[in-house]
Amino acid sequence: MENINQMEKKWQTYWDKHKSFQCKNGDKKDPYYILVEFPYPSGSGLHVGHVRSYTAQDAIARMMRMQGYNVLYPMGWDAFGAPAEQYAIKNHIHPKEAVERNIKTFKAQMKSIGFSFDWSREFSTTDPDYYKWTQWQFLQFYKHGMAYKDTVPVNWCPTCKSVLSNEDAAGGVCERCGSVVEQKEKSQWMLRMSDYAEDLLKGLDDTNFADRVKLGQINWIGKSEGVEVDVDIVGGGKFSIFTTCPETIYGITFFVIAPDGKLIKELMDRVENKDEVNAYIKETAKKSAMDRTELNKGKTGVEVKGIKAINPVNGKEVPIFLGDFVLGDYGTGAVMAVPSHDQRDFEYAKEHNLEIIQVIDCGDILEHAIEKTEYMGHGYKMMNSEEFDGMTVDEARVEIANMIEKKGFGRRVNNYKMRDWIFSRQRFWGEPIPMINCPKCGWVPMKEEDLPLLLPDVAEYEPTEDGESPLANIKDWVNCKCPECGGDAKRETDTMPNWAGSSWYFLRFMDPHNDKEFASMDAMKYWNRVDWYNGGMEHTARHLLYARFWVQFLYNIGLVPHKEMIWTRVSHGMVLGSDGQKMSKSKGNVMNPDDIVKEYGADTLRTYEMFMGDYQMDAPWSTDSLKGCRRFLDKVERLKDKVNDQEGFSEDLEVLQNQTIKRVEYDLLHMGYNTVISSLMILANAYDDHESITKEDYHLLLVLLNPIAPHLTEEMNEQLGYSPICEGEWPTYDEEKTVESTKEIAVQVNGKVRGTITISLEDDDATIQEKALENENVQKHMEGHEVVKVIVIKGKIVNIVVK
RNA sequence: GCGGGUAUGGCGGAAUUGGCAGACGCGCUAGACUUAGGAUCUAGUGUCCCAGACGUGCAGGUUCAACUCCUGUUACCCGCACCA
Repeated sequence: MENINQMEKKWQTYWDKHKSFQCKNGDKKDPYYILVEFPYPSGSGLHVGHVRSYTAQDAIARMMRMQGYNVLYPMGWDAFGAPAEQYAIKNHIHPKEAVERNIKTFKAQMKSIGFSFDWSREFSTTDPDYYKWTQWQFLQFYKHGMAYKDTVPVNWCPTCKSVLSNEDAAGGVCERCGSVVEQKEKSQWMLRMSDYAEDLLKGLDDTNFADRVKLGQINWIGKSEGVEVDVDIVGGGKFSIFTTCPETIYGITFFVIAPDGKLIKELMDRVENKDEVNAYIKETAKKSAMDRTELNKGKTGVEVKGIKAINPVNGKEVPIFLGDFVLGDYGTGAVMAVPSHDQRDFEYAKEHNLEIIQVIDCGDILEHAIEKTEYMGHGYKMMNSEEFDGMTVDEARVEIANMIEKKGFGRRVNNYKMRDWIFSRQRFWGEPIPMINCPKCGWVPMKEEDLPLLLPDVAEYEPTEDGESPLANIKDWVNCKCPECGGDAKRETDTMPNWAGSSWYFLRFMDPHNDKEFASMDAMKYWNRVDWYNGGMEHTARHLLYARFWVQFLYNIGLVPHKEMIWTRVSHGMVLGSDGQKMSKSKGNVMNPDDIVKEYGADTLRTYEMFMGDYQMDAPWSTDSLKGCRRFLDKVERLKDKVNDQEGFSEDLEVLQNQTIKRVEYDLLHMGYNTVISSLMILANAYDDHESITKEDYHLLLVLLNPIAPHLTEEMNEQLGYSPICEGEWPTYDEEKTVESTKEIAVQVNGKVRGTITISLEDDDATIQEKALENENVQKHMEGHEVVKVIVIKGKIVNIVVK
């Protein structure tokens, strides 16, 4: 393989030296922006999964350049994050050293695979020149009232003395040490993303995202329409509940409020059974991280004694309970309970022996009422609901909501599952949040001209005992002057989440070296949007939502040209291990792209990963299939020996060649990479069956294969005496020449194939029918039957229906 | 539980969107050339009671014709999970 490696290196050097893939802003050619998710440069190096999507987008980029587009295909690094920090703590170095080293490895790997990235636009989210703008944008959020501080519970590991992300606290147990995770209150920066819920939904109409991607966004936003109702408390005070089923309001027999909500704290003075209530609150706090894994065992809860609430529609006094199935941070943190028509309320009522009043008449006994009315039953009639009795459920739904609004104790509202974005992380290796806490002035934003706020250059930063960011220990850095009054003040020591830097990196690629703005409006208007964004399915929900939110905000304050800056988003399937399992070190099924490149060459790796299966689905690794791709490339190379000295194309290959051009072009743009390769194999096999082929024939195959296997094709192309393919043009096809003048089609009798006939383009239906009826075997099967009908589908099939 | 996806030979997967199911590749079998083959070439390769019949998770339906459309159902994968 040594000569293959050398040959590939030769072309990689050529592309570097000639800056073959650099694009210019403002170029007269049509701009086209192709984007892949920039990787987190981990210590374990590039994954074969990266290779799959990078090659796919690379193929499109290479083809479109040849088609005359000004293609932007950039690469950078999403390099903030916990692993680099952990590594650095352990080895007493600054994480930026680890990051620099990893980036170097990744970049060398990418170059060895021949991706046509425009490296002149490379940056890392950890570059001060970049995160300066991330900080600047945070200040815009703050200045527009979109960033605020709030106290929220965080996952806290008492052993590691560290705040954990939901992922690290999965199953209620600390991923590192296995201790049970607790909940701890912490003051955090928040972004008002929930304000954008409706816009984020509507914005989807202005995108070309794949349907499954759109659905992911919609589900994550989780809109539900309902009614918020104010409920008075006996003896003064009130609270609100949210319901999506206002029609069942007469069936309320109790209310349930969240143990972790604010309401119970306010009511505490009046609670008779304080000890019991407090105990339950405590229990819930411990449980809340664990409840995911704990099966839904019954409905726990306690009555809040001494306090009754009044059903606003009929004045009925009902008890209030505490229940951990009610979440403090969704809706109003309190629900009305209608056990007759809601499964969960029903279970709760049974558990605690509570009254059940049926309000929808489904003509059945109570036990079945829930099943029948919970998700359907629009046509059933109302009962026990005063003047609404006899209305259908659908009518009552509207009428009761109207009545609630008219009487003024409630209003129609939309609720969203999507919450505000918790923007603080108690970590060192992230963008410092550029806020200063002054004892006199409160929270004060840093002056924009003082950005970037750099991370301190120290090698020791153990986390603090109480879970503050490691930055809190670095006194020189923390202590500063208030930008407003000039007095002593302290910096915010939390840093931004990983999602921050990746929420706008695609804008920076449009204008990566701008030191006046994060990107100029001119540059953004030139590139217009990201035309085609590819990434993993695991990022299509959150990363994409954060990025869209960020962009919509920038649009609203006039800083980007479109509310949606990403047009098409697609996602690819994972590359699994040869055992069909997700690749992981522990399973020992990890493939290293370097090994493949060394042994089989980059082109083989690229071809195989495009050929391995449906791009949008997971596909297991198979080294045997990989070898098959090497054989295909060897065959392409050997075809050079068949080149004769005739001019032009071989006549009898013309149709297949035109078909192949069409196919390759169409399939590349529709993510049919595996069929791109199979049609090129068919073409190569056809060449192979010929005694000899012309130079032009061969050249065509090389150009069509070039987007997938750029090295070998450039090499053979050069040997043929042509100038480099990457500087040439993409072939065009003639639609008329994609059709054979004669064609074999099947003839069926009663839907079963009984023979084939050869037809020519000019044959009309009658001629085709005649030919079909003449066929010997067809006649045999028609014997003794009467022909009822003959169906002729031109160019496809004939079906003779007999009786 | 909710939402999404998937199901086709021994394996990865094709099928112009209702028109010859299994393209292309892997694997396997036999043969050729070879000291040798993990190289290359040739032929074969869905199943079965093989002139025929049956075959796209399962059961129905629509149609001249169904992997494709409709109804029901099962299994697996992914995401969110007590969301009122």
